[in-house]
Amino acid sequence: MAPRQKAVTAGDVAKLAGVSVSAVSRTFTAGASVSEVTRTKVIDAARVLKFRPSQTVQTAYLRGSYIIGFAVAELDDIFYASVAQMLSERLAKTGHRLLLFITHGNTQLDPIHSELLRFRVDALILASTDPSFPLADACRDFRIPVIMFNSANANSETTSVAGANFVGGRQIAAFLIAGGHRRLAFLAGIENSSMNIEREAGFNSFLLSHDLPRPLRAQGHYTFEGAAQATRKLLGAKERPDAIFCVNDFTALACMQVARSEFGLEPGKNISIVGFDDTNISRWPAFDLTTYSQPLERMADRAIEMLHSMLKGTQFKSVHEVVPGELIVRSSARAPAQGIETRKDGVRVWTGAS
Amino acid sequence: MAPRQKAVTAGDVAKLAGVSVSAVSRTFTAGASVSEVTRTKVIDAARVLKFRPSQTVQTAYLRGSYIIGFAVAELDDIFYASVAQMLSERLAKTGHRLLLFITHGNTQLDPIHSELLRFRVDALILASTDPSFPLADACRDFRIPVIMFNSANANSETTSVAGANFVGGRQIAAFLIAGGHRRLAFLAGIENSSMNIEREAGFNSFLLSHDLPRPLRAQGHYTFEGAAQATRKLLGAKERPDAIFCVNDFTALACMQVARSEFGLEPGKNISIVGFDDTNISRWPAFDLTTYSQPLERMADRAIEMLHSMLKGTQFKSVHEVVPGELIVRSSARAPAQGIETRKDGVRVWTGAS
DNA sequence: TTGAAAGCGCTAACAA
DNA sequence: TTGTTAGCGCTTTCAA
Repeated sequence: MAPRQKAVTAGDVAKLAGVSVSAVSRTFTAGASVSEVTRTKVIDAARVLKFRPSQTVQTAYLRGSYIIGFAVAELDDIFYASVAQMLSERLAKTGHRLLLFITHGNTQLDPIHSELLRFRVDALILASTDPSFPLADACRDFRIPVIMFNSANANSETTSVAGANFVGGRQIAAFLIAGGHRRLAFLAGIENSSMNIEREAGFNSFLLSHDLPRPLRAQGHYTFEGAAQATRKLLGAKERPDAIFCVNDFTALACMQVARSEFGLEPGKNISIVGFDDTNISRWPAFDLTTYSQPLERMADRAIEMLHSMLKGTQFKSVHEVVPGELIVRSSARAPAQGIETRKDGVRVWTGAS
Repeated sequence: MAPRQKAVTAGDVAKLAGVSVSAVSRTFTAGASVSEVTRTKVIDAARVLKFRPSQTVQTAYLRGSYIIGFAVAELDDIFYASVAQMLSERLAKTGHRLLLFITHGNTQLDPIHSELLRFRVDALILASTDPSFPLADACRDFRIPVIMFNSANANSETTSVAGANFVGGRQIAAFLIAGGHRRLAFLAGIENSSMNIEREAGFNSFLLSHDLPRPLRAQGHYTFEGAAQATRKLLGAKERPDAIFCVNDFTALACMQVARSEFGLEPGKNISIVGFDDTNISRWPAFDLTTYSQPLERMADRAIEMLHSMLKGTQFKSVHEVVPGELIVRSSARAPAQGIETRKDGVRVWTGAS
């Protein structure tokens, strides 16, 4: 398509430096043997011509493309935007770059999948709210390393890094019960997303094991309007719940606002709302959301470590890594009298039961 | 580095299909002459082996890498996350993909620049709050098409697409004055970012041309804490301003919250706060921010069109395109009695003066 | 329409 | 340490 401009080649540099192409190649290859004299000549010539060996051509030589596919449903979601940013920064240190694939909920693997092949990505990081297992499996068939970020399938062979969804859900239930709430509700995201499944399962499991009734329930699809509708349904019920656990922070923020503006409720006073993620916005004074944290930094670090060992071929067994979080106590939910610790940076954490 | 898995090659497919490698290549080349019989054989074999020609190798054949560099300071910023998402979706239609570069304010061109060369990006989209002209210029030296998104330098040869920063700033001043405000303030971002410069210039130009005094001023650096500090400075001044124009929505949201939680002010009642961008969050009930819109969709469309014509080599002259927005009236600022139109989707727009 | 052969920009194995 | 040579996976002449 594009009548590409003639790029500067190693040959051009070699000519200018008065050496062979191999000499140029070696200069740009770490640990290759070149004399200082040659190296300097090459570097100088390269500087003049502004030459840099082409990664894309190098790819043909089985050294990897240094391109990591990053698939997300929506980047609009601040949580995933942060994930992209963190992963990108960390990967940059080893010369890897993220190639963006917005799946937009379309988990039809084929188009994206063939793109991944076309670009010869070294690996794929799947950070999607929806259960995109087909894509993950297809990639594994191709021996393209895959890491699922923030979603997992325990039955799958695909390696994953996720927050403590089940444990967090349990902890939130314990927190609300300890806070004296009895009419609980769960505001769901997408039913079959692993995130939703695990968090809800944890929440319900606590209630079940304490002989408490199942919570009320409504579904919000991870969108603002969806969450708002679900909130109306919950708060409009005959038996209005006195505490709502929202599947994630974004959902919780929508929930809080509807509770305030349409039901005249004040979170933390006459209704308790708890989220999951601890995104930046949750800390804003307007919300001050009580939430279970997902330690993004640590999750990103672990994902990168695993990625590298997969790229090196060191690691083959699939791992399902769970990075623990904490219940961050703020003002959007009535807090139990006991079990709150204050950390150095002023963060309050509830370590009551589990 | 990575002991890459043996990828399926055109040769493998050729063997299985019982044809030559050329036949395989032609099958995957649009407009090449292949018989239906051959084509079917190849397609079938390719399907079995799940083959897709390598984009990276094709790059060596001067057809473009189909990789577009996308450089942002922070993806954490919801505005830029949306930009990334829109551009990515639109570019996907022509088989292009975004390769992510987080500059993090580091506008040291060198490392990023050599990466752009290394990956042989077909073009670069620079969507940075800071003035990263050196990078843009360096790319142009290399004949890598560059588009600056949401920042521009009128003196530069680099093509840009931006919102109506100057006009918007003027319009906001007019709006506040028409609303009866007299003690205006401007909450700045980063001084030398083109966004800040133009919006502030527009704002001041209206005041100047109407013989009104210069506004109070504080600087917030585009961060929440920075904006919060600046707000404290403004609202703590002896002559407290009765209206604040914030350089962008993010800054305005921080400003609103500090005004409420620390000064007991209610935006729209005893203080007026106006932003710029019309991001999703600004529409949230908790904020309902009056703001000048940046029509992201149209900006993205224009950027893509320009990109394609640059890629085709059709367009060489640099263009500085300004996509007009509108003053969206919500409740965070006292509105003038006149000049408000209501659009079909319930959006209120002020079309008073300009 | 087809396959053989040359070549894209680069790296790696080989002698020198 | 060097240049020569072969070859990576693919596209594109060029004859047939």
